[in-house]
Amino acid sequence: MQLDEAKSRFIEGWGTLGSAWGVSRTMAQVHALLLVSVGALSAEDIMEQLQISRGNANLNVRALMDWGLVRKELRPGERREFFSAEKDIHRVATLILQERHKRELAPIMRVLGEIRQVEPSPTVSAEEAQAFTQMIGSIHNFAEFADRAAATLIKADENWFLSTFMKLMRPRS
Amino acid sequence: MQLDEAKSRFIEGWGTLGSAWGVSRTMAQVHALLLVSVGALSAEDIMEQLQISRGNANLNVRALMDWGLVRKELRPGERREFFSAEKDIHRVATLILQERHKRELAPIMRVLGEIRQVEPSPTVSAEEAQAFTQMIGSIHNFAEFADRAAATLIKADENWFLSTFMKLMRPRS
DNA sequence: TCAAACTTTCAATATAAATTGAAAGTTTAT
DNA sequence: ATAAACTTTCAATTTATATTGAAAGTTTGA
Repeated sequence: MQLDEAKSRFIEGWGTLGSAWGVSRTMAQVHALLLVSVGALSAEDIMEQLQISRGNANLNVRALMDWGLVRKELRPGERREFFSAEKDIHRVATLILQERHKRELAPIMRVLGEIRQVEPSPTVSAEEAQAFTQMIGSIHNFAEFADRAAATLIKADENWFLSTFMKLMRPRS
Repeated sequence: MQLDEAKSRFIEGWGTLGSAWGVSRTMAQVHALLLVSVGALSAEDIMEQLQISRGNANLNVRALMDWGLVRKELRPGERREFFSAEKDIHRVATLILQERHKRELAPIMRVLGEIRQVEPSPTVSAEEAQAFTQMIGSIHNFAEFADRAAATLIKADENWFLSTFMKLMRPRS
């Protein structure tokens, strides 16, 4: 396969994946494009390669900067801005995790915390109230566990990757 | 807080969370409703409690059955069908993981595998081709790691939960 | 076999989300 | 101060997704 075709396929696949997980397809595609581009790209480049409008390109590039996944790069003597993606995949994973934690996990955790105790009431049996409390409690616990585990595991994979790399570099140490 | 209000808040929150992660809001709400309902509910019950149409209720209940998150329950002497949700939260997590693996992870992994080697070409420098290959490789590795880790961790939490529960049951063992 | 009680389907409709493009805003060099 | 080279904004539009509801289909009991 040619590099160009491979890149297109990656951009398409990453876009599809993104939209299945609640990230706009175009944002994921801009991210993918920058991930597989060697240097930094201008707004113009992005518009052309993904066939999107200027406004759309600008919007998505800014969203990616909000996530910390993309950086502006300024070149001396050039007026326009260039954009490049964070290439360290563990960093990428961490940033995505952080952002989703903040936007989606934190709000539901707050709700779970608030509804955890229900008042006794004459119209509701104790069993019913308790069944509810237990369900909410176990979701709360599980979410907390999963949230911590995710961050821990990215670190674990990072270390494993690093140590593997070190061994490759100094095979006789 | 009253039980009814707590339930509504959970349904709303779960729906919002779902839609942020690419699951239709209504499907998540039906799931939430069944999670916090003690017995099984009929289509009629679901329509009424969530204020949705018959067709919509039917569609989402069937989707949830496809995911394995909801079961049909038949009562002797009753013609209509009742629905109840899987209540074990680790089972729920496993089922969701399996389904998303199948629908979204598997396809992107296939793409990553296919584009992993690019042909040499006169128009592309060796460095450029290698940068691409490395990026795809590290995404592939990370995804594989994360996928395995997730399944392992659910089991780990399940065991931890179980052993804690056992200790509570037999505190002197 | 019929009719009542239900479930499923699907074309039409409504809702929500993404996209455009042109105008307004900003920065920089002269 | 002006104009050129950009970036940003946002109302209008398009596209994608979800929802409705009535009709068709199915099952069950008499």
